[in-house]
Amino acid sequence: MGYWLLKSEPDTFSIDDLYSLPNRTDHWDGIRNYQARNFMRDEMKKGDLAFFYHSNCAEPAIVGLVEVIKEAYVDHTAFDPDEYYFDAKSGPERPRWVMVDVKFKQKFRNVVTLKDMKANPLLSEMRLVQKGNRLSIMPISSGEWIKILEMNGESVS
DNA sequence: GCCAACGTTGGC
DNA sequence: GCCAACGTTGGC
Repeated sequence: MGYWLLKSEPDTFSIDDLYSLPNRTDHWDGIRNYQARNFMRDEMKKGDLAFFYHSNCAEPAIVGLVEVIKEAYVDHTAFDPDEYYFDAKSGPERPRWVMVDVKFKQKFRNVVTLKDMKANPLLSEMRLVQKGNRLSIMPISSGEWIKILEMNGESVS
């Protein structure tokens, strides 16, 4: 099983927004970066778990868990000129972008902040804590996954 | 195919 | 809001 980290700006789409949706499920749409897309398209599998990370906010942090419940399929929001993430180069005949479906699993009572992760030498290999990191979807090793859950101090069902 | 210009990300 | 880092674009 794979482990991932998904970034979202809470002003745009927070973990509470996901929780409030029907079935607590949403499309992870709007990814317009090739590396992030390739992770989704080629490696993300149904049943994989992902950290939900709040970026570009007062306290950047991992705030909860989600599960991948549908593997990559065409991101149709790229086709619609009215959509914020419209991409004129991605038409239905040549789709360029994909999305997956994720379902809310858990919201942490104690978030794991970027600051805490940066301070932990065991997480120094994580791309998230490295300078200039802009990747919005990244794989997490099983060791890092466990370590972060330990930092959070909650048992995970 | 190089690389300067530009736009975006995201921590602070 | 600032700005460094990075990815993408497009002229040549």
